[in-house]
Amino acid sequence: MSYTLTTPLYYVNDRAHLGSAYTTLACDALARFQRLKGKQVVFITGCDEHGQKIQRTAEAAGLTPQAHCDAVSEGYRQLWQRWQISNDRFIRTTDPRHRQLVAQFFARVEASGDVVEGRQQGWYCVACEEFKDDPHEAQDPECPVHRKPLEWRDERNLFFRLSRYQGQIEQLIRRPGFIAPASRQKEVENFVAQGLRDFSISRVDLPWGIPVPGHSGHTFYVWFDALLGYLTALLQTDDPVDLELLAQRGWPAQLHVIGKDILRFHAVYWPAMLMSAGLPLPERVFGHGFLTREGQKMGKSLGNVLDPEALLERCGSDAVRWYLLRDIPFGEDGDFQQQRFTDLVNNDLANTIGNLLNRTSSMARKWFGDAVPPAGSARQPDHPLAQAAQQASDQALAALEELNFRGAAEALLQLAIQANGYLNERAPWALKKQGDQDAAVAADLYAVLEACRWIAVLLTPLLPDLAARMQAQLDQPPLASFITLPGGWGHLLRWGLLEPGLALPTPQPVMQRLELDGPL
RNA sequence: CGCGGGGUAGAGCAGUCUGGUAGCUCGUCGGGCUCAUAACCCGAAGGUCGGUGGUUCAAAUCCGCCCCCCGCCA
Repeated sequence: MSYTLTTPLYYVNDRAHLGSAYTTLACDALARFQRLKGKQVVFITGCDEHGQKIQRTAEAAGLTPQAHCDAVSEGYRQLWQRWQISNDRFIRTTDPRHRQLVAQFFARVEASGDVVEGRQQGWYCVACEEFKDDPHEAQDPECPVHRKPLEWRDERNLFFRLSRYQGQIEQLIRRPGFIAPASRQKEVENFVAQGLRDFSISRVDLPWGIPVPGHSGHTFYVWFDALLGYLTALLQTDDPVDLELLAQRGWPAQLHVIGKDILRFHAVYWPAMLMSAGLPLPERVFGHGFLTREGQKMGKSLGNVLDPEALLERCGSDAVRWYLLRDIPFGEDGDFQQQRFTDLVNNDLANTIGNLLNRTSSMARKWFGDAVPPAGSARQPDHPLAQAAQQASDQALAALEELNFRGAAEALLQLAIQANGYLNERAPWALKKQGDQDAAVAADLYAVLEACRWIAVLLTPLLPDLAARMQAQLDQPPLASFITLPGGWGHLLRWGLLEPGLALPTPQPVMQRLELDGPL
């Protein structure tokens, strides 16, 4: 059972921003979830490094394009390492093998009769790497997205005959689940309904790109080559570059996770290209929303960009992962609010979950010889917390299956809330003072500790670090989600697995409260 | 113009398909507890569910019109 999922290949025009981190974090959670289910995961990320924009950025910095790409993509690679992203591959489109794969792919598309030469005249935005239709009538047209002047181009380019795939694409995007969330489907349907036009797949006089075989002077349009990076990424180190091999290496992908801005490329252009090359199509394209900050768009001009590196440095990955996955409905736009960020991290993670483990472990150690107390009747599956745990687990798993991180987070949080409530209701500290109630105290503490174990397990795909710290406090081995868990994690989600008598280490807060002394 | 998404307590959201006393998390206020990370538990305040007209015994939920925000087309 294999599961291939991808982030976009990030464009190396600039360093990583919070948006890329958000996408990557979400994919990481999914990849971990799938591995915990026992799936063989290929989690792909990487960088897209060609195009005129890169060339110009490099020139402006006094670097060769290659040197620029090396530096920026290395930055991405390191950033993901620091975030402990569990990607299995990191593909760069400047990889020599990618060049070979693109050539092979192009040969197939050409053989299908889908490449034609055509003249393209129009206003071009280098930042978008796109021709713009009819940009008003103005003297000096601007790109509406980038607010930069457009350049007049008159080129003979190669075109991909997208128009031939009108019917097949219409059929594809109507398929339930192909475009997710469903709310984005109609947007694409409308676009396709206007009629698909052939699009150019080459540029002339642009040295920083992959040369088009048999068409000297042409290099591939950056999008054409970038999308193919998903395929190259699947090849293993010693594999020959051969499209035929991909079926054994995890193609088609189960899921492309992207920002909503590039949905069209992934849900329309990309499938058509694959059809032309005779390759199977990805199962799902998920376009998530954008993040704003305190209600405003993040942008350099506003100077309010949140740097993922600084964020990690100051707050730690658990905090940021939790906030992004727990509070922002995946798929919708979201707003990063610092107050809410610290509120949620401190309440959910430090107080509700962390303190629950801490207080329970303390009592167990104090009264039961630094060990997990005898379970007594608390090991029975009809214990109220056993039922709560089962329910939380069912909900969390179902939610993760639907990429509903928020639902999963809420489910496990509910379990922690119920366990806290149970403690207050049972008041073991009061029972203990009665002197003859030790068995009841032991059972109560056991049940809560076992609930904590469940919380740690369920937390693993979302916050692997915090989960591991919780496991350590319960004398449990950490649950590896970097690699496939043979047989899946189902056997861990059974009530009563925590062994009475296990030594409990000195309680240490598993989650520090965030005390930010200024704006991020 | 058109198309899509959205407008529900101070904030973020659920509920709308399958009408029936408006719910969750955070924040605020009051109480409880003292095992614990100034933590945990309980309770309260706070909403004319964007507006308006209609259908209905009954509408956040169904229908019509309008307003506002975001996005696509650009």
